[in-house]
Amino acid sequence: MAVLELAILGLLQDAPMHGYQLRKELTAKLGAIRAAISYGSLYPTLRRLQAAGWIAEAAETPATTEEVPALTSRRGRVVYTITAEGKERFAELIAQTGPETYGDNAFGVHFAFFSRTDQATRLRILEGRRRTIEERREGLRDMLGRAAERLDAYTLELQRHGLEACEREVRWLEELIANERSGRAPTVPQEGTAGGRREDNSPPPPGESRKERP
Amino acid sequence: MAVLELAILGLLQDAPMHGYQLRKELTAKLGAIRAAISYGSLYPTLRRLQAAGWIAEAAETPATTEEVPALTSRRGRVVYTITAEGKERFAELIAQTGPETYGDNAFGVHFAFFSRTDQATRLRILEGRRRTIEERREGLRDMLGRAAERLDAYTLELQRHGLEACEREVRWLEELIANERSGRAPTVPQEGTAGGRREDNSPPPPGESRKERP
DNA sequence: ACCACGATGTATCGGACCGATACATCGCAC
DNA sequence: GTGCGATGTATCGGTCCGATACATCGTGGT
Repeated sequence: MAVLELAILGLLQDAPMHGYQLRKELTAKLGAIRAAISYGSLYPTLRRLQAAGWIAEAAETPATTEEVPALTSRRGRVVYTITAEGKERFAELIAQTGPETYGDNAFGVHFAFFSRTDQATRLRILEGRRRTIEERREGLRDMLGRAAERLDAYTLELQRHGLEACEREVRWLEELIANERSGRAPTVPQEGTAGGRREDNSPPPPGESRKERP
Repeated sequence: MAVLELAILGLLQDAPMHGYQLRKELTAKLGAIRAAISYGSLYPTLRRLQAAGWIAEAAETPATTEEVPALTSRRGRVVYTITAEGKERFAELIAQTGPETYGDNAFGVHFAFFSRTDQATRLRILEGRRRTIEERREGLRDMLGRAAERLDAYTLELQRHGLEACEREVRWLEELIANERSGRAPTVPQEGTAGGRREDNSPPPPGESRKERP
């Protein structure tokens, strides 16, 4: 739950940001699970987080000594910073391992921030997710077996494709779990298509503080 | 948009149903794209469709001549039937081919009801969907190329997995488009895993009226 | 000199859908 | 006889999306 909340808190730990930039980072981080984050989600969430005290507003344009008569009030960019309570909140959310972290979206965000957790948590989430997908897979298998004659060819094809996606994801999760148990990084040695270059197998440095001043 | 609306209208064209059963059929039909339809979505939607005049309520327990004094009112199952306007509405929705039909959910439902459309519409939707996924794929490729050093290993792995899923779906769509153009059914001759048995390659009978009285 | 256009930037509104929850009935197994 | 799982209807709060609106800035074309 609360995909955005977790993601925003996570990103603001690296650097303060304003909404527009946050959206771009969000889209970069979650591009695999969510096409693009809508402002209709982002801004209300920001306000919610601010009201809860997890983040704080820090208006830009560093205190103009010049008195501008506020023609249309010259809307400055609003930069958000994470608070100490926000960091606690993030730690609390990222450490969750219940069924609420196994859904498609929730799993995606948690996975994207796996470098901020410990190995035990990662393992629990990966195994829970696998369980969830295995159940979905069984459901589809049953459907394709028992109720096949009641469904038309297109529906059947859709199920078949969904089933294949499940099988693939289970295999993926299995590899990740094996890697995790052996203490290695998430990288699979060779995969065929999709992104060849990468040989640094070092476990992800837990902190890495990069920033990007515009 | 309005995944449930389309799906409900489509299912009620086959047979009248009450909520509970509708949910099961919905889950069977859309199992590949949605785990299970929530009642918190279903019942409000039913009421909305009823208010719009697309469906009509037809209370069960055929007119008890016996006068029961309404102990807790004996809630009977509420059976819904599609109206003539509802059929028109369904025809209108299923014939849409705009960008609003290319999103994950919308595409799923439209595909599940492909046997209710003509080939031209099917082709347009499949090609639009392909376009959409290709764009998503390019976005992920860029991410893995340009911004790779800014992201940690887990995020990268997530993108890689997402990219692979995109590539796979594009290939799937390509096969479907080719099949569609040659006038065949959606079935791909052989696939390896996931549901072997099927050799009837007949194009889907456009009407097939099955029903299932409880 | 002008202006169209795209990127940057903040914001709201209505609607779709979900998860949790509540409650009532029925049949069957223990 | 009693608990338990399937059947069945329903609401509430909350998350998130898509469309829309509006303002600024720099760039390149005419």
